[in-house]
Amino acid sequence: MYAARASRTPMTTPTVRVRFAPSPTGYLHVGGARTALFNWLYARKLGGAFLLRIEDTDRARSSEENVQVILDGLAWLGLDVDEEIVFQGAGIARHQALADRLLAEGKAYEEDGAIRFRMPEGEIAWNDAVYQRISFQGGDIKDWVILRSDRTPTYNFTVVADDIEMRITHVMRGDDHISNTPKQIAVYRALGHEPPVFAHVPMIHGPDGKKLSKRHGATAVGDYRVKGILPGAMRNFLALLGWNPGDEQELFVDARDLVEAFSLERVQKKSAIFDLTKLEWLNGQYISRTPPEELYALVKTDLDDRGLTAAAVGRDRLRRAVAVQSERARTTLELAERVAIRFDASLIRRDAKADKLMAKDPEGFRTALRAVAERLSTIAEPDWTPEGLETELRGLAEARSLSLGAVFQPIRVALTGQTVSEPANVLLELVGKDESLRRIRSALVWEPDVSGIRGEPTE
RNA sequence: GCCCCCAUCGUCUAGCGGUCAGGACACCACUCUUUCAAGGUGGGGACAGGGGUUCGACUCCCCUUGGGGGCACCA
Repeated sequence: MYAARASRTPMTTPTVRVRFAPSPTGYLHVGGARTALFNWLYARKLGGAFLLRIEDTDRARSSEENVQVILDGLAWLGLDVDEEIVFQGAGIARHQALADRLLAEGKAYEEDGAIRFRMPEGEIAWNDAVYQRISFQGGDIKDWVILRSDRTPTYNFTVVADDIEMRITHVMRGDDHISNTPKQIAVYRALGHEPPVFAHVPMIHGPDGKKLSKRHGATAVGDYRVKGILPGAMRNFLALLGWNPGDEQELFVDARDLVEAFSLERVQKKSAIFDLTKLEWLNGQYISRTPPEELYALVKTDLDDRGLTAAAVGRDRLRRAVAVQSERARTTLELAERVAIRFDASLIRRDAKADKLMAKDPEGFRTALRAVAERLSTIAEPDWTPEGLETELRGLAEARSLSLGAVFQPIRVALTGQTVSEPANVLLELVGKDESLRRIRSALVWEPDVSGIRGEPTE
C-alpha cells in the first residue's frame, strides 16, 4: 500500500503524514477548514504529522497577508501544524526537472511549446478511504499539460510532485478532486512512486444544495469569528458535518475527545448542507459552558468600543451583566449587545415579540408600568436589591390582583425592548433605580408597531 | 454532451436482511419558573420511484428520476 522508503526501518508502519494545501485566496473557506480539521484529527489520532502547503503558484493572488489569513484561521480553530510550511512556488525548478524527465522518457510529449502528459489506456482505480472503490478509464481522460509553454507547472502535476517530496501518506481533500485523482495516480506511476491513500471528503453546500460560495453569505471562517462564534463550537460543528462518532454524542468541548472519536470510516459520502441554526445552537451551548470571566474577556473589546468600560460602568456590574446573559445568547456578539442595552438606553430597539405583547393589551401594559413605577419609586436605594425588588413586585401583583407575568413582562420590554431577559428583578437591579424609572416612563408613551405583526407570526 | 460520485424526517445523522426506522437542530404543545432563557416530557415529520434477489428488504443487484462534482497552457 505504501511506498517503500530507504529512510524507514523495514517492517514498521510508516508514520502517517497528511497535509492541508490551500491556495492563498485571502480567506479560509469553511469547506477548506473542515478538510483541514479532518486531516488534523486523523494525524493526531494516529500520531502522525499534519503539514501545511501553500499552493501559491498563482503569483497574483499570493500575498503575505493572504497566507496569514490561513494561518490565523487554523490557529483560531486550534489546528497546529507540525513542520515548516511548504510553499509550492519554491519547487518550480524541481517540477520542471520532473516534467523534462517524463518528456525524455517518452511519458510526455511536447506540443506548442508545452509538455503534455500521455494518459495510459486501461483502468485506473483506487480504494478510497471514504468512497471505497472508484474507477476510471484512462482512455476517457485526455492527455493534459503538465508544463505550460512558459515552463510553469500545472496544478495536477505539482500536487503529485510535492506530495511525493513531502512524503505524504494520506491525501485527504474535497470530493471535487475525485476526477483529478486518476490523472494524479498516472503521474505517480510514471514517476515510479506508489500513490498515497486517498480519502475524499464530501463537500459542504449552501441551503440551496449548491457548493457553498460567497452568494450564500458567510463562507469564510473569519466571518463566523466576527459573528461571535467560539472556535470550539466552530470546530465541533465542522467535525459533525460529514462525520459522526457512531454514538449519539454531539458535544465535543474537549478537542481531545474529538481526536479520540474520529475515524475515516465514519466519514459521510453525501455532501452536507451548512446549517447556521445548528451552529448557533452549538455555540450557545459553548457560551453557557464558558466561565463568566472568560466570557467577559471575549466581549470586552466590543463593550469597550461602546464606551462600556469597567471604569465607566463598574467592573463588578459589567461582569454580572455578562454572567447573567450567558445562557441566553447564541453568539458573543449577541451577548455583548444584550449587555450593552442594559447600560445604554439608546441601544434599545423593540423587537417583534415586544410589539406583539404591547399590542395585545396596550392599556394593560401601561397600567402595569405605571403601577410598577409608582411602587418602585418608593424603594430606598439600599433596598434596591434583587431580593427586595422581588418582594415589592410580588406584593404589587397581589395588591392589584395581577398575574406575575403581567407585571414582570412589561418591565422586561420597557427596560430592554425585548421579551427575553434575565429575571426582571435582577434586570432592574442591574440597570439601577433612576435609569429603570426613566426607561419605564419613556415606555409609557410607546406606540406598538403592529405593521409587522398582522395575522401570522412575525419574525 | 462525456466521465465520476451520491440519495433515510426541512437540516445534520443512526441503521450495515427481520427495528414501533433511533437521536440532534428547528417547529408545536405541556411542564418547571418571576407567562424570559435553560431544563424536563410529549407531538408532527423520512427510507425518491420501479423492477429484481430473498421466507423476509431502508439495507444486496439493475434501471429510472433527482442532486452534486469534473471534463483548461485555473487551482
